[in-house]
Amino acid sequence: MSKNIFHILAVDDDDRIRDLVKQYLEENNFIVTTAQNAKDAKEKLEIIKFDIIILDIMMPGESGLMLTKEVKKNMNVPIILLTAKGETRNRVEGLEFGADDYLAKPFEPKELLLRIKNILNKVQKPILPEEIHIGSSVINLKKLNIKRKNETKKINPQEKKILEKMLKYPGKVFSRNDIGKIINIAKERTIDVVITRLRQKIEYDPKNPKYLQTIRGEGYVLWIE
Amino acid sequence: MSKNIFHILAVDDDDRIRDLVKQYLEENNFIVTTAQNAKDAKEKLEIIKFDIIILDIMMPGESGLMLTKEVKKNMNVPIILLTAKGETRNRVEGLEFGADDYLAKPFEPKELLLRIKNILNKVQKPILPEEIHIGSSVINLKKLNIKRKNETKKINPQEKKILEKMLKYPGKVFSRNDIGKIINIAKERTIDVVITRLRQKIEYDPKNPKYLQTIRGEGYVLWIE
DNA sequence: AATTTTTTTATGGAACCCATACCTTTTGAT
DNA sequence: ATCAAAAGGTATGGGTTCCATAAAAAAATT
Repeated sequence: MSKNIFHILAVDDDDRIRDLVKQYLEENNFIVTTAQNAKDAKEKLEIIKFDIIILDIMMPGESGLMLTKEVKKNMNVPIILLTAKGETRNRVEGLEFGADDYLAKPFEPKELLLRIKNILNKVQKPILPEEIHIGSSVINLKKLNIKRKNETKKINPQEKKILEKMLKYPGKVFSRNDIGKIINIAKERTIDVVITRLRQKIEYDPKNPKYLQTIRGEGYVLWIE
Repeated sequence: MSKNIFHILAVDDDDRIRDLVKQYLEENNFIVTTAQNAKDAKEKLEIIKFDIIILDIMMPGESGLMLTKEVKKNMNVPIILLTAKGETRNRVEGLEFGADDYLAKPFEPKELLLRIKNILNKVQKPILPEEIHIGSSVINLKKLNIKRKNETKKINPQEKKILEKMLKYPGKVFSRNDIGKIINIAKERTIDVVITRLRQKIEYDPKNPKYLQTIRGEGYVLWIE
């Protein structure tokens, strides 16, 4: 795994909690940035790429909820909500908006750390939806198939691995080297072949690929759109 | 609801957790009996009828797993497993043996309570309906038969066990190893054969299975829908 | 003992993986 | 604009692993 320093944004209007979180997490080798309110948080979100946001939902105004909503819509950074003490899972607003976990106040820092780690583990494998639509194809990585019209084609293990990776980063160019690492192949021509076959399964017109495209001299990209 | 006092058996070798669970659940009007190990638990199970067992899977020896297996075979009391912290649903061994839920350590007592209530609600209505429709087949696990058109085929004991488990987790991939544990078989080829015969009974076109599918290199899945 | 169920084994075949050869397209130098 | 070189596409084939299943033996039930 390439990255192992994580940057966390802690948003809370209560100084004590902000400081507590900051200190504890820094002791545990995270980089922590704090924000006092939603506005402050948004500004920082525009500048820095965070790995996790810890957000007190009970800040003045409905700003906590709104922020959750916005973040999930625009950038999809994992969010842990800090909630009032009575709240149970079913009650926590904000989970609807896509928050990843919650923690009722008062909490033990250790508990927070645990949830952070939990999420970071999941983040490795961002959760892909069961069905991914690409053009007129529907990719189902669990059922290992791709449907187009009435045809259903199977996805083999190699293809699965590649799709998983590329679907996680649509628009990112994968060099042959990158792909080689994913499926453990060295020869360039071989990788071409694998891509070709994938195209047969995804594209409407494999000769003029619309989604799984070649970037000459660089590699391949997958566009979902 | 006829019964409204429930008796819970908490099995854990860790005193602190045992006491925590006992105290918390008693505060919430359950009767709680504790056991330190599988042997202890089994003795108590012979004397008392419990409504739920809470079982630490990580006790010395594989005793936790074995206990799950035995309980499910002989008396089918709902079981909640306490698992190591990393475990995700797909990873938790023991669910194959029929455990009803699991909770990763460390857990909040409140969360445990929630799951207990959850299970007690379900217990009323048997988890699997009497008749399960799969494609044009109707599986009746009580009458031990499968009907298609005018044909009625018998389900044998092995097949029943497999169906019960797989029907509980449709879409979950069961490795041959998993299935082996369910019906107590080691040889892979043997399991193939069992699956093949199950297909004959479930599928419209057993050679092109639609519901009981092979995942090459991984195992088998059952899709209901 | 008869029947059903379970297990083993052997065999064929499917799916997969990798590489290569040959072809087409793109690029850039002239 | 032409042409050679570079880059990419793909049909094909062989090796390999993995799986399905028939057939029959063994075990368990009735």
